[in-house]
Amino acid sequence: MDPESQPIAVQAEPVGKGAAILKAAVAVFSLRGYHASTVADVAKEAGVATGTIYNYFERKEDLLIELFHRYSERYLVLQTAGLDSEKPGQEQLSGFVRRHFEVFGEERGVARVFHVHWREVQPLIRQGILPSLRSFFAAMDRVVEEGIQAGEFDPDLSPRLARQLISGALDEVVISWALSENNRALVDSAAPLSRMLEKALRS
Amino acid sequence: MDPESQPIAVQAEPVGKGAAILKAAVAVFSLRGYHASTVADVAKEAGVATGTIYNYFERKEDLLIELFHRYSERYLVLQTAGLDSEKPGQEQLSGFVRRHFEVFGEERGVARVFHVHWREVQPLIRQGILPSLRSFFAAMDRVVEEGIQAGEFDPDLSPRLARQLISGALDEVVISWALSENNRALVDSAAPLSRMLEKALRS
Amino acid sequence: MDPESQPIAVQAEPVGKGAAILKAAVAVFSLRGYHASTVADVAKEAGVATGTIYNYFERKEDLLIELFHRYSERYLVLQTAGLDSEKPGQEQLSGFVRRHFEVFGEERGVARVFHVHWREVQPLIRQGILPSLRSFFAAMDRVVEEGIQAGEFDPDLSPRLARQLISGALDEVVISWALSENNRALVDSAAPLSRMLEKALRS
Amino acid sequence: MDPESQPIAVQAEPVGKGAAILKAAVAVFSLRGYHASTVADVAKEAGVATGTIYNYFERKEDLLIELFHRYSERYLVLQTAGLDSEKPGQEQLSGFVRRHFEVFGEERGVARVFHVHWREVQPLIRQGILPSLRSFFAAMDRVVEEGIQAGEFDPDLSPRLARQLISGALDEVVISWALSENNRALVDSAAPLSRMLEKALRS
DNA sequence: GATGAATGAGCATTCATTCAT
DNA sequence: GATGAATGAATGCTCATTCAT
Repeated sequence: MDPESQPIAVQAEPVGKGAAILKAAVAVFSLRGYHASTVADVAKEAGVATGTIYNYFERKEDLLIELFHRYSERYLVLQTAGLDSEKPGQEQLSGFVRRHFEVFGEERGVARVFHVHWREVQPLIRQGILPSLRSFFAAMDRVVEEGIQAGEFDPDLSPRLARQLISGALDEVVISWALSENNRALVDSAAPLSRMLEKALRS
Repeated sequence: MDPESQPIAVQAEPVGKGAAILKAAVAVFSLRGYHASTVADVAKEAGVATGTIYNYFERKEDLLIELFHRYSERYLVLQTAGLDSEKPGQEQLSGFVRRHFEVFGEERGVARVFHVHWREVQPLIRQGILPSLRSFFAAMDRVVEEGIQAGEFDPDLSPRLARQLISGALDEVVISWALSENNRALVDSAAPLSRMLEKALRS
Repeated sequence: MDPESQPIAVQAEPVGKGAAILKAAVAVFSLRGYHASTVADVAKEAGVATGTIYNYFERKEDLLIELFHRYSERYLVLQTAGLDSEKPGQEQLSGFVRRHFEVFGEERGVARVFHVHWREVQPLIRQGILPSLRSFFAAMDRVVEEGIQAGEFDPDLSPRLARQLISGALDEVVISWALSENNRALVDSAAPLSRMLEKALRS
Repeated sequence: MDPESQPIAVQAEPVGKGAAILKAAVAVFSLRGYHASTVADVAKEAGVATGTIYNYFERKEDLLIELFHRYSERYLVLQTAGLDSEKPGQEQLSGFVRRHFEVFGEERGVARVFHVHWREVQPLIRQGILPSLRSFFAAMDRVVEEGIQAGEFDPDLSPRLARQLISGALDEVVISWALSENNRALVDSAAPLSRMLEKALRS
């Protein structure tokens, strides 16, 4: 997925049965939602027996949690690398938005699962997902803060509110795309959205 | 609830057992989430027998759906009245944001239930909730469109994207507040958020 | 069951669905043993739905525990009343043995369930059953101690060991009878066993 | 195993993986009980893979059955040799009791497993265990019968009941010790218990 | 309308057993 | 023989929904 880190690697797909099960979980959860999906559904989709799931995940909840873990990690690596190579302010912001849409635009299923479930309130799930959420937010905080420090963004902004603006907007655009059937590329929204966000934040 | 929009209305509280049950549903769902709540929980909270719920609602799902219906209707009436009395563009926008935060800031429970569940994907629920969602969006679309027509907002904006920016930002601010324990008043975020949104949209 | 306390009562059988379920549990557990019995088996035997069991008992384990509770209570009342009216020593001892065999001889099923399961080591069950076991032992301790005090039993006896002798012997005789198919009356063993026990204990 | 064939034998421990697995089974079953123990638990304790168990035992039940087999065989050899060298009646009885307590007092784990599980009613287990039980009883029957024939025990005794008295008493004393945590030596109960039993049986 | 006991389908999870390596 | 991942039947328990009172 990350062309730079696996320039030679043949397998773009992470292997291992655990990964295959998570992939199946994405397929199933994205269709029916976590709560309406059964472990048996996931097993069937993964082509394994029900019990096999429990060789890799302790609880049904862990399917969702682990899924957040893995994808958010990949996401973070990508965003961090991008931001590191960009100038604070407008350049980082538009890069961030573009990458966000690229990542989630790649797989509608993943986008659906993430955006539908990250407000999950069941304690076990919420606790498991929180670290992932925080890492998303941290990346956006960085964009805001470095942009302010660089003098590109309004120093009077509430950083929290600015981050909520960005995260809310991205969230809404992605879920709207993810739940629709249209074939528009998600990334096409990157430029116009960036433009609005920049205007909102600039000094 | 809003003394200005119901200057004559005597009953601030909608009465009737149906309304009482919905109120209980808010309390229960906001605490545990819809999926982890049982009909018996709601009944207990409402002080009625389980079976009584089914005299007022056909299915558990209808509790959530009806809840969206009623609250979104009140919301719509309020917003529409407000927008009708305001000048398109910046004035409508900031009025809209303020009212949004006022409404949801009133009851954390309602805010939680709405913002946690409006991405519900179970078909029955989704179908039932969609009209409410659409009416929310319609109100925001109006703000954007009238603002553009009035020449206050950038005519090159994608109205869809502009609406998603607004709705996403409001959404994020509200849920962040609703899920936290802090005692900050939600409406305090209205002015600074409005300012950012105005900058984002203006020509 | 106790003719004196219900001189008029027509129903010797305690009613209520809870009691009926316990009765079914005795039938099922005595046949297959607790571990090989399913809650569905008990429900079927009781003529109710599986879920109904859980309206009366929180867990499968509680079926066994409650069963011990109720029967041991009845047992205790009976033995205590008997001992109160008997002279310490030989008279109490033979009365005790006779009543023990009468009670368990009444229902082979109950005898089987008790004697097969009171060594259960699963913590939840063990904890639940212990009070019943202790009350059985306490009754036997009384026989030994009052017999010693009355000068009928050897004062050099270890009371603990004497009690273990009695309880072990009763236990073995009952379970041997309960697990066999023979139609001998259990109470027929009372007199000869009492004689041996008296000889063992007397000064 | 056979004291006569290894009077000097160094290895008190039977070797071989099968024996090691049984030893592990004792450790596991004595802690959690047979039903709450898994084959995987036993494998782990034995330091082998789960599948390996099945190279030595066909079914989980066979672990318990085989365990009874082996230990009761050793027990029988020991008791038989002892009884052969003792005078019928009081001498055999007290020897028997002493050896019984010595054997089970050696390993609390074995004592626990035996005394907790020999009332197991699941057909497969019961059938497998019965021969062991019968051999225990046969040894006690011998003590009673030879004691009667020798004129030491009351000829009017019911041999069955006398055996049940002995077996029940031993059983109770052992399990009480096995389930407790106290550090008393089991064999200390041998003499006082023998005395009571002798009084119970003598003419 | 109100009640709450009864229902039974549904599901997460366990675990004895198998078998390819 | 040894391994331990894979299997899938089995089961305790939950809970939306019904209905007799």
